[in-house]
Amino acid sequence: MEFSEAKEKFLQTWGALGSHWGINKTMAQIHALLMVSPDSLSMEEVMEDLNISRGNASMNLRALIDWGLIFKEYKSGERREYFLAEQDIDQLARKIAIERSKREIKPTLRVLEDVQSLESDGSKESLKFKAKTKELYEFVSKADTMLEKIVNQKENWITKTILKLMS
Amino acid sequence: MEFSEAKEKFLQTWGALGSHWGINKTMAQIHALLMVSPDSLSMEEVMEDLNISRGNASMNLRALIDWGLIFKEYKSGERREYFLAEQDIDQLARKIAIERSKREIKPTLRVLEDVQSLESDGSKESLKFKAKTKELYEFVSKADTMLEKIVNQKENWITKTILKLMS
DNA sequence: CTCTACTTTCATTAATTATTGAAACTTTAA
DNA sequence: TTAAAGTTTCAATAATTAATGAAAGTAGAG
Repeated sequence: MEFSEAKEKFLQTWGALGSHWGINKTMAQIHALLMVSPDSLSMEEVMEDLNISRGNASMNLRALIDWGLIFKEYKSGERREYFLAEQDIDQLARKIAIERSKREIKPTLRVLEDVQSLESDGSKESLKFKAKTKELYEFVSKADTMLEKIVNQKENWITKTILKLMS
Repeated sequence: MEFSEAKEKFLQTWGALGSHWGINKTMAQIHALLMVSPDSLSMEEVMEDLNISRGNASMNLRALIDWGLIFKEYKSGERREYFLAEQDIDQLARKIAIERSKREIKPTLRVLEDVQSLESDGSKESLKFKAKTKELYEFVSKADTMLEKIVNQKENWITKTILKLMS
């Protein structure tokens, strides 16, 4: 396999994976591109490599910075901004987990707490509803706690978690 | 808050959450509806409750059955099929985890393994590419193992995992 | 200042994904 | 058999989401 072919395949695959993990396709592809680049890249270079428009590049680079997945680099004597990816994959996964908890899990918990507090009218339907949403609240809440515990372990958290689970 | 209002809010929220977890909105809503229903529902009832078409209901009910998240029930003397949700939430999360590993993680691993095996031409670019994709392969592979270990614990796996992580 | 090299915004357009609904299919009862 | 009750399929359409590109905005150099 040619290098360019392998790279293309990797960018596609990582893009597809990203879109299942709360990051949109282009965002994931830009991130993938920066991860495998030995040097930081300018917006221009990102646009060319991925064949995307200036606006698209600008917006997704910004989103990646918001997520903390890439950084800006200023080269002295140069006006233009360069971008570079977080290199530590543990850190990458941690940031995604934290961001998703914030964006999805926490808001869901708020709603579950809210609806589950409903005063039942005594009907079979409302009793079941209360019981189930309470159960869901407790589950999601625990899952979120577990996630926090996992990502808060410093260094090699995946390995550490596996070891602890073996015991 | 009225029961119907609470229910509506719950269906919306669970639908939105589902769409972030590999299950589409309608699929998640049907599932949510069945979870809080004290009795099993026919396709007709699902269609009415969620205001969706017959085709949509049929396809998403099938998808839910494929994922193992709901079951068919046949009532004696009745032609019509009734549907009912998996009630154990641990089991629900486990099934989603397994399905997503199969659909997303495993295929990604195959590609990563593949591209990372590229014969480097010695360039800075290809060396970095090989190194990073190898690193990603190892990470994703470990994460998948961790997921398996977590969901393979019987009963209360979330609670068990939290306890183990505290030690 | 103001020119230039760059970046951001956002209305328009394109691509993707989900939904509909009518026709085809299946199953059971008479 | 065949009629009736129900289910599935899938081409057409709608809704949603992402991408473009031109115009507006910014900031450093002279």
